[in-house]
Amino acid sequence: MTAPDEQPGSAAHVLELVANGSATSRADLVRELGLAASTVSARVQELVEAGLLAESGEGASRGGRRPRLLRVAEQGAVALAADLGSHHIRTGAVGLTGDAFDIDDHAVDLTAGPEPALDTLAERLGTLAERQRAAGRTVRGIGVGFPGPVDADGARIIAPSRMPGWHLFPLRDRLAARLGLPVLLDNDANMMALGEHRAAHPTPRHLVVVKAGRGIGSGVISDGRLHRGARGSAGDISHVRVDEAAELPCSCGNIGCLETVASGAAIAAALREKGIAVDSATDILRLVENGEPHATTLVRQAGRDIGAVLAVVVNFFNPEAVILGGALSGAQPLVAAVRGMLYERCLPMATSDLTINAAGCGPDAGLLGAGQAVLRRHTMTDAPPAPAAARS
Amino acid sequence: MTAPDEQPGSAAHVLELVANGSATSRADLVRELGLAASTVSARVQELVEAGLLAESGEGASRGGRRPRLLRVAEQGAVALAADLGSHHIRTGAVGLTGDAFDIDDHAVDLTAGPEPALDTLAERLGTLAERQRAAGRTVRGIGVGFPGPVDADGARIIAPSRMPGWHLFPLRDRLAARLGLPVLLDNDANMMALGEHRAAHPTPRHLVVVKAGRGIGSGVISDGRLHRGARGSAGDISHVRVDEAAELPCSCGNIGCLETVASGAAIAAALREKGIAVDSATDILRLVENGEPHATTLVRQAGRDIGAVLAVVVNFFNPEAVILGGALSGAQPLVAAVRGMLYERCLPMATSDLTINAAGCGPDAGLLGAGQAVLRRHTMTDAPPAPAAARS
DNA sequence: CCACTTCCTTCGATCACCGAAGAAAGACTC
DNA sequence: GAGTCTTTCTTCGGTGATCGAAGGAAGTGG
Repeated sequence: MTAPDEQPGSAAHVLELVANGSATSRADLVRELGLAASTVSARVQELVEAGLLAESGEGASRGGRRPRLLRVAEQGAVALAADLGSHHIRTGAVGLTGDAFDIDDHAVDLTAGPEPALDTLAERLGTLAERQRAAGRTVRGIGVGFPGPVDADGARIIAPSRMPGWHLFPLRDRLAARLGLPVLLDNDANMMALGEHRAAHPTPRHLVVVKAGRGIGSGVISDGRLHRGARGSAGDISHVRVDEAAELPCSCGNIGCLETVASGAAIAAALREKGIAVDSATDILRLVENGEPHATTLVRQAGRDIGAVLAVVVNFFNPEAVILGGALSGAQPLVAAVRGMLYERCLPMATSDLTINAAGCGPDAGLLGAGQAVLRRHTMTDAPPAPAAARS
Repeated sequence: MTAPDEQPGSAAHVLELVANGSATSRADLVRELGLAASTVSARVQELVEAGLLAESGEGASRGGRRPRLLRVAEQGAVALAADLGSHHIRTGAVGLTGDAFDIDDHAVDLTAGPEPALDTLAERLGTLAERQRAAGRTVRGIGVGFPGPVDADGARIIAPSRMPGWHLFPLRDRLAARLGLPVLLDNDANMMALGEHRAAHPTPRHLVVVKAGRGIGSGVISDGRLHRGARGSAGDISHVRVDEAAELPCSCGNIGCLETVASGAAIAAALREKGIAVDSATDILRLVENGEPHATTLVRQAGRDIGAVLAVVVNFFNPEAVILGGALSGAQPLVAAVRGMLYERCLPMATSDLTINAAGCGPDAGLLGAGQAVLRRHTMTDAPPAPAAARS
């Protein structure tokens, strides 16, 4: 069913199957993993002894002895997660069950440079870590989604648009040093893709997740794993030239980029020109829901533009599913326009079994993905690794 | 160095390292694989006993005992390969060293339907198999590249344009039954991608190989492995809408597709309208080399159009390299136009370390890829598997 | 109450790999 | 040219993961 990065049958894999409900007993695991019963028993025992898995009573008989139910231990491991936006930070804890809790939003202006943002981030995550430890849980690490390009190693920020001072900032290692925990850093759309991928049923092997908010980004899952590309910049669709954008200059230095017409920032600017007060992508969403005609028109056109670009991507990449996330994905006209464009422009072979849906995880997708990524990597190292350890 | 599909250290991996010259002795293999010397010795012994590897004298000392050189056995395994075009078939044998020999071209009109083509194909491959067996080599299987979509299982042809009668034709199993050998079937661009990927140095993790000939296709390598997509149709870039094509109707039923302006077929048609007699993509190439202005202009514009589509692909997929293959890639203006378009339109981050080159394997890339794909899958099964076995 | 199913554990056996020890063969040094 | 160091490769026991067979525990259904 699920096919995580790990080898089949690894401890992390077992945990994942139990966490997402694919398996509730040892016998389930045997069926799911195809391993020998004795092997599964041994693995489960390890996990129980490590405090990550627990037995909880017995289940219904299927004609024989009742299975001894397994569940992930609540007092087990958690990861901290942070989803950064250009003007706010969302933090939370993610457990082995794959749900996020203790979620908070903080207003932080990333455009004011990295140091103040790092201060706030470290402080918030620090108190969050305290709370989790007080509740008896082990903090395994921190996952961070950043609203801009991250280098191939997941160590530094690369030339983010409209965020001066961040270029080459070593966010991963700076944060790891501050909190003494391993940090996993990636682009926000990539984190969102991980979150949506895990939540999607059936689990798609190849998936494209679009984040349409103030900016436009996407995360790519290829063969069940995140595709980051040669330089870590895969998934960029916002600087593709579209007819609609004509000669409009873009922050990237080029002209006619998708971002200049279809991003939340662009739509907001266009609405302000018409004398309508908007600030964030959520403001736009509200206007659309209230039937404001200008906003609806702009959002629908944005959907068409995004759809035109996605049509190329879908033909080329042939994913099982396209998931639309980010604040603007709440706008029905946008989703409808993307769907229409894809069905019109793509090859029938590419769309015949393609599902195109709005995101299922809502605003927490980024947190969930970031947290789950950390847990997948740092769960089975028994002690939380050496303080300054910040592996990619 | 090289990272094939297999687990590191598998017998196939050892063979690959010796075949491509990465390792010439057991000690080399130890360094390359990171395995214990004893393990490598055992593996090599197996392979020698299986007749796939041979010792050939001693090499130069590096300050101690001389290494005993290894090479792949000439009398070892081969795969047969066939590269189908709309009007011809190219066949050859591919050895473990990764080179093709006993190559032949046959005129066959695929547009006349599958049955006659299958007859010719089976007959040619049959005599090729005979010759190889007579030379003392074991034929492991057959790889076939088809100039149109192949289903996700690699079993059937799907709705190829301009080739009536082929839809859903079970080419893999029909050919396997005729020859009693396992058959590996895939799109021609995918096979070409496999061939170019293996030949490329350094081996790119993520790669896009474009085949620009009569039609336009591409093959995608993601994380060292062929990306076929959900339905096996990944890599399609020929039915992307481009401005240049305006409202031109395409064989796919849509309008404005890249194929209608940038394919060899489209260029040939445009030249014929100007009264210039051309038939194949090679004819076009000859015209360009002779400085025929119309042909050169059309080819350059085709390069720009292909480049415009590839720009989206490169931003999205962020490969290490883009390789241009197919007959038209021999035209310098086309390669130059693609390069120009990519550097102009892509993000700097995506192109800063991107290599964009014409294919290195020439017209044999498809054969090599098809053969190598078979050898990777069917090398270590000691006896050539059961006659009708046609695994995907 | 007895046969049969399901669930899970115990207990050798197997297989891949490792590392230590050493043998073979040469290079280097004084 | 004799001893020492390097490099290459093999032999041989040891370790760890997994498997399969056997069986015990706990049910269901006639």
